[in-house]
Amino acid sequence: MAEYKHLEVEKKWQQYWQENKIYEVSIDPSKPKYYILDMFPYPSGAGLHVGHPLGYIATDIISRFKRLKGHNVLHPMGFDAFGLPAEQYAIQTGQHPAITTETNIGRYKEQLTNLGFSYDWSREVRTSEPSYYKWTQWIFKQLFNSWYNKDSDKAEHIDTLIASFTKTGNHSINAVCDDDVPAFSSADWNSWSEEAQQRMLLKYRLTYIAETTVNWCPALGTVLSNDEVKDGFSERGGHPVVKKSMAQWSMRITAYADRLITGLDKIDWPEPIKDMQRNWIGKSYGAEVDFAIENSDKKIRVFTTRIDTIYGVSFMVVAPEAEIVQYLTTPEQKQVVEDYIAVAKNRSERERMSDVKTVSGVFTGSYVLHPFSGEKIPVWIADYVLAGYGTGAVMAVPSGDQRDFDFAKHFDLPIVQIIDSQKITDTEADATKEGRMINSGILDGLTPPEAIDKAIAEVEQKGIGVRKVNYRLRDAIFGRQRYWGEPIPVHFKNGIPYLLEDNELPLNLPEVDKYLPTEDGAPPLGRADNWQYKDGTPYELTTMPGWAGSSWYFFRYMDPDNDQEFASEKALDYWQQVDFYMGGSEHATGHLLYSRFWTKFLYDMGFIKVDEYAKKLVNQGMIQGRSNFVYRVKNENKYVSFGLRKEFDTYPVHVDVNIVKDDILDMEAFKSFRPDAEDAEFVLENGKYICGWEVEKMSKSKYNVVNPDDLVEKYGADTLRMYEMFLGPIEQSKPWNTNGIEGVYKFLRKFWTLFHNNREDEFVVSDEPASKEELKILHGLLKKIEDDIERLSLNTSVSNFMIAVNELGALSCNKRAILEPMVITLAPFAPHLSEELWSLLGHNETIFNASFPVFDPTHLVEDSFEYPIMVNGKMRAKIQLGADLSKEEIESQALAHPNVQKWTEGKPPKKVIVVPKKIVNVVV
RNA sequence: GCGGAUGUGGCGAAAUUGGUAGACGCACUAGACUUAGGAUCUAGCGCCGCGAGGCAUGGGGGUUCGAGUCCCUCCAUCCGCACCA
Repeated sequence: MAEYKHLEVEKKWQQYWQENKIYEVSIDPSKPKYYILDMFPYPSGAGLHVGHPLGYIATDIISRFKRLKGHNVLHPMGFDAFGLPAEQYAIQTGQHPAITTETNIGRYKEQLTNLGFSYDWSREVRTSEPSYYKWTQWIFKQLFNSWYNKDSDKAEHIDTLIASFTKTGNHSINAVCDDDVPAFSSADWNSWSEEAQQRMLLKYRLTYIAETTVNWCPALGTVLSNDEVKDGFSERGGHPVVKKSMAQWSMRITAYADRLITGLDKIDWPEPIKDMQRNWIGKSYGAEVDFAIENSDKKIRVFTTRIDTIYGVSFMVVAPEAEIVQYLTTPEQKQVVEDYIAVAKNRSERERMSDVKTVSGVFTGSYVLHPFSGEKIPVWIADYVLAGYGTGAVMAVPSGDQRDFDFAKHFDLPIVQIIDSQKITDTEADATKEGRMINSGILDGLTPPEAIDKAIAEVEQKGIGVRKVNYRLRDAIFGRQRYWGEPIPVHFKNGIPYLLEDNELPLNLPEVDKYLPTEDGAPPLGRADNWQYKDGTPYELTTMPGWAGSSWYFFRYMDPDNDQEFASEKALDYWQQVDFYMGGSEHATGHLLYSRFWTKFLYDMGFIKVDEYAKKLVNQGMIQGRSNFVYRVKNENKYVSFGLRKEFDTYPVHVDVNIVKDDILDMEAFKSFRPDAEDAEFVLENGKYICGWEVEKMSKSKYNVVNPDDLVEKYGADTLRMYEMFLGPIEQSKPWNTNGIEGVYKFLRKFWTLFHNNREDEFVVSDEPASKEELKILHGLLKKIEDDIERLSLNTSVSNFMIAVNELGALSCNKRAILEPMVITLAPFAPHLSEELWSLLGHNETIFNASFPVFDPTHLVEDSFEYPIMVNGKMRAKIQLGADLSKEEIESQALAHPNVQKWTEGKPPKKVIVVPKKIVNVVV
């Protein structure tokens, strides 16, 4: 009997696509463009598991659908090829990371090809290729050559800043820059040496070197950005991370903090992602106020969002790392303060965080004076105050802030109620904003919001404070003490960085003997011979972080081979921005934020015309592992089936999910999986060994990795693709479960047999016109499929296919009139299968560029409405109505229908919507 | 603690604007065909009940002729942020 040979068919068509460059696209102004993008993968050594392609399958379906709707679809793929695993493998084995990366990419491409994706591989990019990172370096140069002008609210070329300095100094400049910039005049500027001028400019550049507290990971020997640290451990590898002060390259992303928030309003991204970004940026409105230190000309500046509570301040707290500490500490307190700071320094970030509840701190011996009341207020040091946020000092209001409250209780400091409605208990402060101010001098009787305005006006008038917006977002650390990354295109003269010329790019990654730091602790690039500029000055030793290359790759796909520009104006104008971006939500505060930052920068500088790169973003859910277990009896070579395990003293043992089907263990395979089970005894239920299961992360050690290659081999790519869609909503996370894949496989065979002779492997199609019933099935399907795909309900569209094919199968329908639109409809799901059929029809030329109006079924009037009415005595019916009839006419037409009666029970429906042409359909 | 999401049969799940809850698939049951098979086909399949019928979308309450869907409240699970002043 003839059957569908998926392996032959798929291989044949993949070859055909490749040879005929079917999926290569070029600029075509006659068609609307559609740019649909997947997050490019890091090619790890483990290859793709069954979870990775989920998003790729969805975007491939939409790509094919859009092509059939007449769009010119850009659907590229590439590799985020710089990364830590290849470097660590290199450290262990000495193998150059480029070789490892090349091998892994080869494997990835093979797997992706087997899955039948319609990528334009001619546009592939790899971030580790010099022809690509040349342009990453070029963008770095642009950032270095720019400053952020708050007045125009955009980045500008550094020359405009130099021009101002030369003419008027920095008095009229309103820039985002380092905190320690002094005021200077044009005379000052012009008198400075070249070196001094460069040092000053560095404080303004959008990428700059500054002494900053960084996340240092000793195990990895490198710094990490905030988003690469999770709970005090490195995201990759899970090594402890400590704070350390170092001179570092940074990117002034904080300049864009506000625009990164407001920009979210105009893009169609999932609300959780937007919230995470807003949270991460952490904008808060408040004020900064100076508290003068008693018997000193110094002062402590604090940031507060609740300046209304200023009369409730009963002490001040300064972070242990704050510079001001040295001026505050009195001789008597010197020892305890130094001890406390030493302890705080040695505590890792992790310890500090896990120890949130312990209250600790020391008194400095100094007092400040309350700016309004002039009262003496003691100054303490405590590590609950973070050096990195605000000014590193807080005014403590124990009545309104829980942390201040706990501190006050612990050290027996006064707690003053300042709002009449405050309910302060023995253990809890009350942060209310309701009520009226009390015990608050000039603020008495005001509501807190009024008090905020009045207090700010007061401090501004006194010149001791200012209204201030604060952000949680920090500048992004840009240098990594690693080998496998983009070299930073600068060289140093007298410690000042100078850029390489454009024609000196790319600055290629040099060869090194080992991928480890040098003996004196310099990064691996310190091992390279002649790592210096042509004039003999040294190059930078750190490389760029992983997010550099991925922050602009979506533009490179538009014009990947261009060696004059990162992409031509023509390509950028045509493709504009990504219309549909699919990827994981784990990149919310990393890649997805950094690339918005770079996009806005490139926009400011006029290189691109969009300031958001992705119109719509969808997060595919994560596929988790579904581990299987067998239950071994303690101290015996005996395994008990799941249902009986409680009758014995057992413990669960992971078993390879690939030797378990429908939770039934293949006992023979198990014996070779665990050789020591060769002579094991199995306690069965109903003659079967049933395994238990649990949802865990997919990983080799849990034996729950399902390899897509095996499934493609067994069932074909089409089956796997459809099954992954069938699994559930695309956005939802779910455990992988191969149970049920047979159902999809059966469906595809059924479809194939509709048009193939049962006895011989022969394609048979009838030229008879389709019957009314057959057409109804077809058009119903077309309508549903279009709706399903457009609202991204790919799981139901698979179901709808199955239903239609089953119905047609029941009618033994093999008509050409059905087949052609079916094939187009089916194409997004079963590219190999359907295109095979299509070619047999002799249309293989057209399918790939076709624009058929098949998705416009005209038998239903658009904008139809429902009119609730009784049908068959039940209180429910939908009547779909056309336009231009009165309510009475509609009703009489409806009532003319044999099954429809007038509404009689209860109140009439509230919603009586009547309008359009005529009654087109009564749905019972 | 703050923010977000999810909760429907034995399982994955459908239900597009409030209108026959459980489509489709898996698993299961019975039957047919068969060289007895992990193939194919047919039928059944939420729960209780012989039945008529009753009860069912995490729990409780509300709006409505009508609620999985809208509102209030509680519970559970998952994710993100977390001493951010």
